Amino acid sequence: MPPKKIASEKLKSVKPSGKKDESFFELVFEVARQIPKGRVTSYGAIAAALGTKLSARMVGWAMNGSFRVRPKVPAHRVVNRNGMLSGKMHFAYPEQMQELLEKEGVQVIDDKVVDFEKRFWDPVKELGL
DNA sequence: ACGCTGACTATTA
DNA sequence: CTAATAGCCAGCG
Repeated sequence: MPPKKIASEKLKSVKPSGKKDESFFELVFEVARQIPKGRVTSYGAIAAALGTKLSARMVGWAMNGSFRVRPKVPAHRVVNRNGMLSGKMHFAYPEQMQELLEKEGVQVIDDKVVDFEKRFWDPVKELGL
């Protein structure tokens, strides 16, 4: 079955020139793009960087739209607080997320990031917020 | 327009 | 230790 497209997203993907979209999603995308290669972060960390750590869920939801945004957002570098690839099932293929991480030097075993605490990249700290 | 769901997290039992 | 619950906010039916 072909991927189900969300009409709303399609319309939003096209933004008029001169109009800056400062939606919560855009902020998430920006932070996510700052994640260095070989590093990972958590939804809560990004949410905290935006000042809405209580809305970690929205970060995950925003990632859902990351694929339609250009440049592409490394959503595979964003995992949950436990270091588990909770969002792998939302990729084109569940194995894609792990594959990308391993390709960047991040070991992934049993859908979990190895040495997650070491690989953890804190946007709040790195961005100096 | 109302209600449910969800790629999370922290707290309580 | 693990399991269940509440809080958060935007999108879809």
